[in-house]
Amino acid sequence: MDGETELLDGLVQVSFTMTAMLSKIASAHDLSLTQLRLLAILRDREPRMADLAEHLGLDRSSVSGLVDRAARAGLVRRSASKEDGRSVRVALTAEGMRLATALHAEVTSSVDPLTAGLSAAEKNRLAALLGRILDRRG
Amino acid sequence: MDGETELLDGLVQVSFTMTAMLSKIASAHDLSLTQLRLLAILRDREPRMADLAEHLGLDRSSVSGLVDRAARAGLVRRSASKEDGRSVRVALTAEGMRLATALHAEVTSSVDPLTAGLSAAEKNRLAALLGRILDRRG
DNA sequence: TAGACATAGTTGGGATCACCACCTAATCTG
DNA sequence: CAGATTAGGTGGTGATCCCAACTATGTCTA
Repeated sequence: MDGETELLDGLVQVSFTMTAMLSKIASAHDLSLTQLRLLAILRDREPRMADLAEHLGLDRSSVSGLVDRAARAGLVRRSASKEDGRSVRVALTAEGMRLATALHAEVTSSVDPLTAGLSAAEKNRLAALLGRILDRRG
Repeated sequence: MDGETELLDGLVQVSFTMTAMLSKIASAHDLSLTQLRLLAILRDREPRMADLAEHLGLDRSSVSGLVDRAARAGLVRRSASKEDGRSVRVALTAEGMRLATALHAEVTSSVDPLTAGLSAAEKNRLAALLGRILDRRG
């Protein structure tokens, strides 16, 4: 297998592995992967619906339903924007924040074993290379 | 941000980036990401339903429906196993193989730009580090 | 070897998810 | 102020995925 193919496969396989891990953690808390992503985003932001759609790569109508379900579960709260009467800000409730923090901890401890075989220097190198890739997204 | 956090975030972000790319390619061909994965797996295998479920991390009943829809679209074919009367083998049709090949080419040319900023040596290093991570899956 | 158990896959029911097309309300623009 | 734009929500459809239950085949054991 040539180097290019190996890299492509590595990226794809790691992505599926990560996705599977995150999905598993999410479903252990009766959440979908998308709900988990939503909570993670809201940990340090109070975006508008359109921002969420942009960030998640979803249609706005998809985000409506997503936030509906999260709100029904008591995890997030909609609040009207002061500046724009059409706009809505989404924020975590106290319970949502607790859950988001717990999920983050679980993600960390699930992913750690994957990278445990790498030295500190290798971890830094890998993080740097991944960063270079992410810079290319556009 | 510490090195560990940076690595975790890099892995997560790269995963979502890859997933978004693959989903986009899939939907351009009226496929879901899962259908794309199915075709990719079948490029060099004729697994049983249970093998597919294992590989995709899905319930067997989910794979039943997945293969149903792919078969209805003329992309895959079920065939009875010789050895085990309960078992079913899944294989690509000629059309499925054409599509799988085309999809693979599209994935390659979509991902290439991401890694274009890396030297050949860096690509090898990245592929090796990702490989080390994948070895840890268990 | 007959009966019990296990395995492969399917079916049906329910929730989520994601899209599209369309709708309302608020805001901006000419 | 009239018309276009923007933010978000609705309703409908199909895919996805799970679980529980089921059929049919295969295996094992008493």
